[in-house]
Amino acid sequence: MPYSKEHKKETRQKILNSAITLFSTHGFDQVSIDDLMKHAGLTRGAFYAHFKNKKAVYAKAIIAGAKQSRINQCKPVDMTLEEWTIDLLAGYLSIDHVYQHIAPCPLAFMVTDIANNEKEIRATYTRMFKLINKAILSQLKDNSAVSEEDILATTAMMIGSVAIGRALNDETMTCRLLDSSRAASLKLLGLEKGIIKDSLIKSQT
Amino acid sequence: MPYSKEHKKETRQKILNSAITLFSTHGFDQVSIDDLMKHAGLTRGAFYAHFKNKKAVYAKAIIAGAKQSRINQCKPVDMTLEEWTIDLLAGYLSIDHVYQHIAPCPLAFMVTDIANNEKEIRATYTRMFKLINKAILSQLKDNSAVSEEDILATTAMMIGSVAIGRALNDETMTCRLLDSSRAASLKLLGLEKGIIKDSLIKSQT
DNA sequence: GTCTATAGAAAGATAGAC
DNA sequence: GTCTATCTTTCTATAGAC
Repeated sequence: MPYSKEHKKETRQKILNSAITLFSTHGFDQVSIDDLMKHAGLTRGAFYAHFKNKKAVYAKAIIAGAKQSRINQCKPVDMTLEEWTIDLLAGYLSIDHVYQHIAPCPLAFMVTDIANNEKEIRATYTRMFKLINKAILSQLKDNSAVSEEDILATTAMMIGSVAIGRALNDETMTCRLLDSSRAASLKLLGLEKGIIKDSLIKSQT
Repeated sequence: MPYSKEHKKETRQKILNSAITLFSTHGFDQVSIDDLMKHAGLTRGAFYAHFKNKKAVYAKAIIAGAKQSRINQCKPVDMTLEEWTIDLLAGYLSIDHVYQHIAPCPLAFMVTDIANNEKEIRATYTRMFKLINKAILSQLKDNSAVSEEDILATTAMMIGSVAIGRALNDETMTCRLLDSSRAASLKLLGLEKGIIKDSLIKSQT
């Protein structure tokens, strides 16, 4: 056995990372297993040593992608609730996110692709959507002015804005949408004062 | 010439209606031209007498679908602004819409599918998104408390909620999302009093 | 305008060598 | 575990009959 267990794990992760990137940008049908494996630096045949089929790797990509999404980040202890919320919104509702210069959130990038898919895939989406809402709720629950419903509406707006921003062909409009959504999120979450307008901040590439 | 001009127009419309339904529910790649034409009661070969190719009918479906979407309806003269807004939200943010018992809005149903598509398709989406925001703005502009940004954020939340609701595999959660989104929309548009909780109202089928 | 037949390309999944 | 080769199915688009 010339391949170690560690090597297999690493290869699997490489495939999974390629899956997040490619499925997010092109959708389930537009990514062939050949594309996926080439992106991971391997060939077609090796795929089936790691995943049962295409649907399986797609489902795993949703989970892995959502867990590493900006919308699922924990609050550092040295940050106030308000700072954390503003940071979350600035990161998620940014041009960098829409144009995929930071890790794409599958909840936004793949929402329709998943809606058109079968029950099991939608169950995975449901699990991750509940997870992120619960995570945000657990952070904000000390703020008695914010209800669970407000958070639900806010995450829908965040996810919707990123999804729409990607569909738009007009960067100015996308920026306006992100800015508006950021301001409205703060309003819904009862943090109106800290409005920031920085969807244009680019990461240094 | 055994076929009249009127007949061709009707056939084209039949294909277009099938396109809205099928592309909304299954996405671009999952609908073959054969599926589309069978749904319209015809066969493959006849397709090319009406549209240049698959992309062309997809683009036309976005336009036709957005124009007949609930989000693009005019206010009847005998309705107050508040009544109209509540009616719009109740219709758009309903289980009936998510489960496609009323005409599906392509801006929500196809958002990711379009984002993954080419420039020209995204330009069509952009045009329709601007159109509906402008239409809502023109209705609500008398209400000085509402800004263009508020409307942008609200439409993003509406579209996002329908898109997410479709991806969820849990009807209770979808209802909660729609209810939350409806309440938050009224809040953003400055109409908090009229909150209604009727995402469960089914059309009589 | 609509039909059937078909050319040509692409992709999912398996088989077997190393 | 990874590779190449291949089987099989599916789909877009065209050709030509009616």
